[in-house]
Amino acid sequence: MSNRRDAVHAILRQSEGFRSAQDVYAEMRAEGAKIGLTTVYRALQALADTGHVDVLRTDDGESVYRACASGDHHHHLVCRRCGRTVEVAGPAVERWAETIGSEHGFTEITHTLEIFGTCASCATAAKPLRTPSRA
Amino acid sequence: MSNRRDAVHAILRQSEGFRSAQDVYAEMRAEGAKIGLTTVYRALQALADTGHVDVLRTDDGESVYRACASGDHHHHLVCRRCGRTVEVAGPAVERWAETIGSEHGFTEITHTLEIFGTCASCATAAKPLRTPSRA
DNA sequence: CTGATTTTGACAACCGTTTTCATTTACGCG
DNA sequence: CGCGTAAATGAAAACGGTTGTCAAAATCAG
Repeated sequence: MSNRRDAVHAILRQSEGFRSAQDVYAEMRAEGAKIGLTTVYRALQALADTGHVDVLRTDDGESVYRACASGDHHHHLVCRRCGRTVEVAGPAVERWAETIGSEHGFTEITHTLEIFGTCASCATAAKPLRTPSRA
Repeated sequence: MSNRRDAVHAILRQSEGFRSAQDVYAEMRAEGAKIGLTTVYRALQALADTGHVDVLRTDDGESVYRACASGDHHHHLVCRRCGRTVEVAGPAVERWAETIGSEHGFTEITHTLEIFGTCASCATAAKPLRTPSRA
């Protein structure tokens, strides 16, 4: 029944970072899985709804998904080059957001926070900015 | 030349919160302005590029724009009901993000952070959750 | 086995955004 | 002032990710 959903979940578990729906779909097809794009979308939504995966939007409006270790509230430190992701927690930030909101009379406060950077591997591996092709 | 861009900027300045491109376009047309949707998009992009307006993505992937008072790095406390927005700064959070990134070997660290809530006016004004229509 | 129910996926519809391209407008110069 | 070139404009088409449609397939109950 939810065989496909599990399959989708599995792909996400194998991945180091966030993956797009189309991305997951492509990989599954490449592996020979018989699945439709529609079903991948549905599976991802279902997984997101049940909190089994985290979702976030890229700058160009694409939804990307990730199977996270922790079900608790946390944020992400994402390598903008390879997509590798580290889960981070910041209790102080949570409190800060809550406080700021209250101070301005806001209630039911939530927040979104993501940190982007270039991870160590990518920083050493690819430094095409120095010596571009200067013989 | 950049007459249209100024007009778009003006609309944004009049607004309390973030507005979508289509939204701005609709208002300008309603006011009788002769402008095309394409130009509104171009104007918004230009304004965003030059840092005159802030951009963020809504949950459903729409880009929304706002003319912000400060050109410095800051975040937003947004009312999820009426869209009213307060600019907030959190030096501690900036440092925290930077630190977290470094600790994990990441460089060129940036971050995104938005706080959402229900503002005081909206909280008192609309409480349709109680007595929905229970005669 | 048979009929009802759910899941699936090919395909079309959607929607915000971007591109294309012909037209218009603005500007510099003779 | 007139003309040519360059920039700006906008209608319409293209695009890309996502969602809806609906009939076929798989699953389940009796």
